[in-house]
Amino acid sequence: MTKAQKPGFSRCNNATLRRAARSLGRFYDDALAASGLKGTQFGLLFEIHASSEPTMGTVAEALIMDLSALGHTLKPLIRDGYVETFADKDDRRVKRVRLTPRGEVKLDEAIKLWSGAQQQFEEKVGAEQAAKLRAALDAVADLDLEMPTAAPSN
Amino acid sequence: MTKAQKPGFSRCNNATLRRAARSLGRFYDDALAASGLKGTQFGLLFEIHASSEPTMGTVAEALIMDLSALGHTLKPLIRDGYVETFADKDDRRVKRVRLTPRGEVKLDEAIKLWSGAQQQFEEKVGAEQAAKLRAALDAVADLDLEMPTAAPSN
DNA sequence: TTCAATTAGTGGCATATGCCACTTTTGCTG
DNA sequence: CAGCAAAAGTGGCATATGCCACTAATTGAA
Repeated sequence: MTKAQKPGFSRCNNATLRRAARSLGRFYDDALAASGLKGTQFGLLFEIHASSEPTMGTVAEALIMDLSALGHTLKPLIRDGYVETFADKDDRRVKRVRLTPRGEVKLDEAIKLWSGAQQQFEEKVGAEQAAKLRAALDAVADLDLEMPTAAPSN
Repeated sequence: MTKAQKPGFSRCNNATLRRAARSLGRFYDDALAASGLKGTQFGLLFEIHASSEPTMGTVAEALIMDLSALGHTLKPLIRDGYVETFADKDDRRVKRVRLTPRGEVKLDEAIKLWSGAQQQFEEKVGAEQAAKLRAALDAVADLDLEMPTAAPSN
């Protein structure tokens, strides 16, 4: 069989993960649509809310997201007045982030919608199963994967 | 606790999934870097290769991807000469896709790189564990989730 | 046959993410 | 203290994805 069949490809962990992410992403996005927020934005607001005026770097690290990507993603949220940034008192290189009052309100609104999706999901999958899946995903996310760089000897 | 703590948010299945996807995505992207392909492009080439001149719709469905998104993602691959499209003989609305010879070569090249990443991953996670995770992800992707639309009564 | 409804894609617009080059601050060292 | 390396972000560029409005082809029904 020159042409590897589907099951062959479905062995790609990355592709499988992305596929599931697209699928689930749409579901959560739909659920949040009424709030005007995307799933990612909701997650970002939540993360910022949960932390105490975290620095950009801290947030990026928590979400395993590129720092510049975080910056880009934050822009529409700042533009819409949900988030604001301010310089750190001690280190002028550092920029901290926090929700505006408006952002807090929006987050509360979104959490209600999110709960619906979350509940739906857990109902279908089972709370325990879902917890296990999240644990597995966190484990994967935190794996210290690294391609054996050509010259690790240097 | 007004401010829900981390563990609270980490309960979001969607956020957890995306986070893992970003993390693993970078790993596979790094591994494929030498080929000039991103993980997504690799997956797309593979899917097309594995099918028999599939239609855009078929591919989009297989990857649970928006049809227009597929169109966009395909562009750079067409531009670089790895993929080509052609009209279906019987239904002129339908557009089919196939790899060009160059695309086949590039795919072979990429598969070698991909194997390295895949192996690394399975070594760390365990082949069985990985298979289980993929199965779980496929199950999630294929869930028939749907928010109880406001007016399902209509 | 004719026309409304459906199907398959396209293009535009907006967000999501990454990498790289560059700038500003710090921190460390001679 | 001069100066260089490291740290934290920013901006530009490119791909990844979605939704919506619109066009071209088909299909099905009157």
